[in-house]
Amino acid sequence: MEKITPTTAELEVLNILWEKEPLTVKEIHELITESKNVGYTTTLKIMQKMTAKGLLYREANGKSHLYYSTYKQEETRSRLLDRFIDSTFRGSASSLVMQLLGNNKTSKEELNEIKKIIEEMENESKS
Amino acid sequence: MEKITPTTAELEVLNILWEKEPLTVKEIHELITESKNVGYTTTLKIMQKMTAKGLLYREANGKSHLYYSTYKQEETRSRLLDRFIDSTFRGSASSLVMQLLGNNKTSKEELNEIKKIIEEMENESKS
DNA sequence: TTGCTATTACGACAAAAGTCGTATAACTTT
DNA sequence: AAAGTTATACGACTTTTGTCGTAATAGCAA
Repeated sequence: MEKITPTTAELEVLNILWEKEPLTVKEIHELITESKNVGYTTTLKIMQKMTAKGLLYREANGKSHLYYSTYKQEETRSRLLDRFIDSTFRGSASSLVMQLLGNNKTSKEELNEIKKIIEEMENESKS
Repeated sequence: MEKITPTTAELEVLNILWEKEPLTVKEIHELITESKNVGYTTTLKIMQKMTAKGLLYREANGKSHLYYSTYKQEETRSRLLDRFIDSTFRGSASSLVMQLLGNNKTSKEELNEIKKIIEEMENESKS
């Protein structure tokens, strides 16, 4: 069975792909270098490793390749979230939420957004 | 400035200490091996590195040492949560909550607990 | 005080993650 | 078809994390 536990650098690639796939290495590299300095071959290598692991797949496109993520955003995030809750909050999701809501780094906008989500869920479950 | 970004193995030690500190290496090692097989010197080494980094401090206690965590649970968890939201949810805390609430791996009990927390926060902010 | 045992100190190794230089190969363009 | 450009392939090196064996040490016991 697969692991689907991408590293930080791999996650950067995935987050970009989930939004705009398919993309070439060059395109991804350009997006990554908007926020971070790193060589082209570094991005390439990471993507090659990801492909070898099964995290990505690709198809030929002229002289280059178009890349796709193998696993859906939700699936991957769910798995990572689980692991994070286990390691950092000893398995307690409510501890995480408490931390999040009490954390003054979370913006008012985010807090309102979160409340809205909860309310919507409430309504759904009542209907 | 310090980093305070413990690794997974370091977090295991911290989670134990936050609950029961101060503890000796031996005591921590015993707790760790309840869920995982690892040599005594491994635990010791990790704690020595953590002390060198400033994550822990210790005081002599007979022939051994008593260890304490330098940073409070909340401070550390808050920092890790921020990093996690950045890398995995591109900075969107509400995305994380949405994932969490939609994630069928989160138990009913946890969900109710979370709702309660939110309601309490609502009430507080209104008063 | 001599020795035994528990604990620490130190160093080495392996695997994983990230970085990049250089070489090869594949299209273009002339 | 040759030259040039662009992408990929490959391998090497570094750092971080985790693992442990063995050596040294410190306190207790005899």
